[in-house]
Amino acid sequence: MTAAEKHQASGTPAARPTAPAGPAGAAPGERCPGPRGGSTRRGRAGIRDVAAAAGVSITTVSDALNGKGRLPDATRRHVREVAERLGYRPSAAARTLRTGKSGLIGLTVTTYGEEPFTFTEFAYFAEMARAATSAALARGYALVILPAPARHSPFDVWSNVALDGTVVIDPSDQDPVVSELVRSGIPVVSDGRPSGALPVTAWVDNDHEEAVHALLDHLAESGARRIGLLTGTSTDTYTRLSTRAYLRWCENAGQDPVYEAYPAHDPCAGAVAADRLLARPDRPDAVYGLFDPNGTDLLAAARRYGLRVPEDLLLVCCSESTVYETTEPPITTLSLKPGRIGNTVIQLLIDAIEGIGPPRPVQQVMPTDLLVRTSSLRPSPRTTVAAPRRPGPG
Amino acid sequence: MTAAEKHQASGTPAARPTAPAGPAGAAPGERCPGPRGGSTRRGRAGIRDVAAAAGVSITTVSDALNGKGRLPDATRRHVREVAERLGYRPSAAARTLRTGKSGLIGLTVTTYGEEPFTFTEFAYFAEMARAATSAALARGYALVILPAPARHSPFDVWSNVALDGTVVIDPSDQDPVVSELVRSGIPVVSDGRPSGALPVTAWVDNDHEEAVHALLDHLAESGARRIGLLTGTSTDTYTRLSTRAYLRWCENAGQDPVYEAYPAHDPCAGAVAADRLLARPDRPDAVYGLFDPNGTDLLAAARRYGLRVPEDLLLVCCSESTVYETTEPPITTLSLKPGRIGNTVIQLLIDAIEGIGPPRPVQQVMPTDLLVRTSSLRPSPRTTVAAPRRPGPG
DNA sequence: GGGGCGAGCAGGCACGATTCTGCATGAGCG
DNA sequence: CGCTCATGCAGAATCGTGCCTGCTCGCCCC
Repeated sequence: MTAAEKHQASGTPAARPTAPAGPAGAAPGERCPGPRGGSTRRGRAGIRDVAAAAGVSITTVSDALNGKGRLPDATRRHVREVAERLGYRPSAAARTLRTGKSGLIGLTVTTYGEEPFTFTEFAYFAEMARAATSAALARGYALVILPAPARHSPFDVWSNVALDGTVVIDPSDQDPVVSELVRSGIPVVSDGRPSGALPVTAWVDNDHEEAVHALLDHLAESGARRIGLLTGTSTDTYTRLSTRAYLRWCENAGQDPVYEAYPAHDPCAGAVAADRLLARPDRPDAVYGLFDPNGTDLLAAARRYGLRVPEDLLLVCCSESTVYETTEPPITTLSLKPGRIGNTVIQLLIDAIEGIGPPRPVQQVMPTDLLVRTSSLRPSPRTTVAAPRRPGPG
Repeated sequence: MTAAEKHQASGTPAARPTAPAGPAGAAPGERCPGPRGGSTRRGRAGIRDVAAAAGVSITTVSDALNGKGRLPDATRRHVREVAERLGYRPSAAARTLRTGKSGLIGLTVTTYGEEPFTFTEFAYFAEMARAATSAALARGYALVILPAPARHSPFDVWSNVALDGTVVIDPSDQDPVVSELVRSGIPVVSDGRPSGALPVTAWVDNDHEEAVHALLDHLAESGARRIGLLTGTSTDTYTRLSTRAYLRWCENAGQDPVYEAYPAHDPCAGAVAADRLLARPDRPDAVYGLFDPNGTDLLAAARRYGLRVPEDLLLVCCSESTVYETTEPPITTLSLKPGRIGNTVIQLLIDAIEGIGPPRPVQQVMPTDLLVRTSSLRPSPRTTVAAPRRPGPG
């Protein structure tokens, strides 16, 4: 079917002859059946079909649908109506190619294994991703989940996606993809301070020092004399900052530090480290575990040593898991509020993409939330009143 | 011409003048600065720059990088080297426009509120999405998280993304986006049987009848005489199939059905329904809850009525949450194995996209997994042996 | 020695939309 | 009455890549 036949079928007479001459270098011989061939070869209606059916030019259709030009309302309505009738959907690929904006935001998290997400931070990641997705969708963007770019995948997915920006959770020291993206002019916002001189556009992180100090103060107020720490051997900023804050607090409080470090991505090592910590001659009477599974592991270790929680041992760990609401006893957790982080990261990133807001780089520090439960409240010996439970705000 | 000569030719700057004039309409007088203007306007190197630097044509560059044409290895290597040196990254948008394949797969879940995910199925969704992401990345695709298309978003994100296919979790009866996608020739695979005559390309679902029958058999073997059901008022296939299987099992077993239905997306109504079920005059001695929070709610209701679990009441619920490993007592759960579902859905979808595998439509039924814990094992009065725990295979 | 042949590679159209430029027309004003 | 300006819209360049077409050699064989 030729364009002329389509035009005939559209109902409008020969008012618009849709120039039979091709664009620039038309047919040298006669080998081209038509300048534009069958317009809707794969079944989808294109902008040309809408223009032909509405009896206007392509420009008018584009302007009418995007609200761009200066058109009378009658034309605008007419074009929209015809487009609707034909079921016209603009090609996202063509729009992206022309405008340079895809409406897509990459989301990636640095991993240690082969899975795309780390399991230890799973609850954190899930909530952060949920909030980020919501925030992005509310501003017209969609999130693309991408693998950590350590060893490039069989088909490098990264270069096959047109991204307007990227969110990196827990960026590693010398992430090659991040530096290349930034060099390409694509904004990158990280959740967590970038380790080295990684040139991110902005970053968001919790106030880890403040969180640890407040947490240790809380334990001390509950009667702790010697507070231990379960920390990691890796050099990421979360571990480093938290450990440093602990050491500084100990120095201020005049307490000798009591801590055990283990490779945080090894789920088995955590249980061993928890056991070691409680087996020490200078056994602490309160413990803070930096990682999600520490609460369960410490609770099990305490049972093995016959320690009651919270009577003999106060317990706090950093986790987003709801498991600690129902353990026996419920365990106090430090929540990093991943939802707020995810939302903030997306707002900063889209601001950078659209060139609004303060000049970059921006670094934003977010507060944490201590969810106090039974495990960190030493019951007063005289009262049998149930321990107060602070309801979470969210 | 040898590769060395080509390399020589690459040094001659006169080959490509790279017009110093601005892009299109810089000067009104001499309005045509050159046929292609400045080659790399935004800083990125294009395929033309690689061709010029390597002293070959664009076709040769494209063929060399994609392994398509018939080129000697020397040329191929030379082009790759030049491309690497210039930091050339092919434009994903242009490739998508030209080839019609974006390498992107949409992922959406039908929701009831404003959030992009339902919270009641949160653990299910998280695990399913994780597995789907892994599977897609392994085959060179990336996942895009998209909102449920009930009321179209402010800027309809769906039409702004070029998708090769879509995964729909829990499709609703007359999902308009699904039918439009299928009409456009884009494959759609659903997790969960499509409700009405929704024309999905394929679907994957659990064998809900078999799961419910096995689960009720297990409860009966543990000594249950009257098994109750906590079900939903909504008409989705999961609820419908599970309830029907329950009724059929009761008929076969000669037991009167005892069930309460409530709106499953209302978290408060679940607790009320659990309470109602245990307050009935024909109170069941075992309960199966179809939804994730039912276990916690039933446990709380049982405590209120002074019922011990499992001595007075056997409990099972369908959930992926790890919370039920640590409740007091641990609660037996029916796992739908969302990881396996997510992987299968992606395999079917990519097979459909790439046109391999059996002819569509395909429907695949997957087994479930009953994780037996203390709550469904009535301890034998003579023995004090600890209840056996069946380790999960994954 | 010339014609067929096949390897190697250049030219150029096409994908489908955005948008810049410019023409035609009617209204306003000196 | 003529000039200017605002308005409404058509034409065409362009985004960057893939691939189809065809040209040019060098080689082999009759």
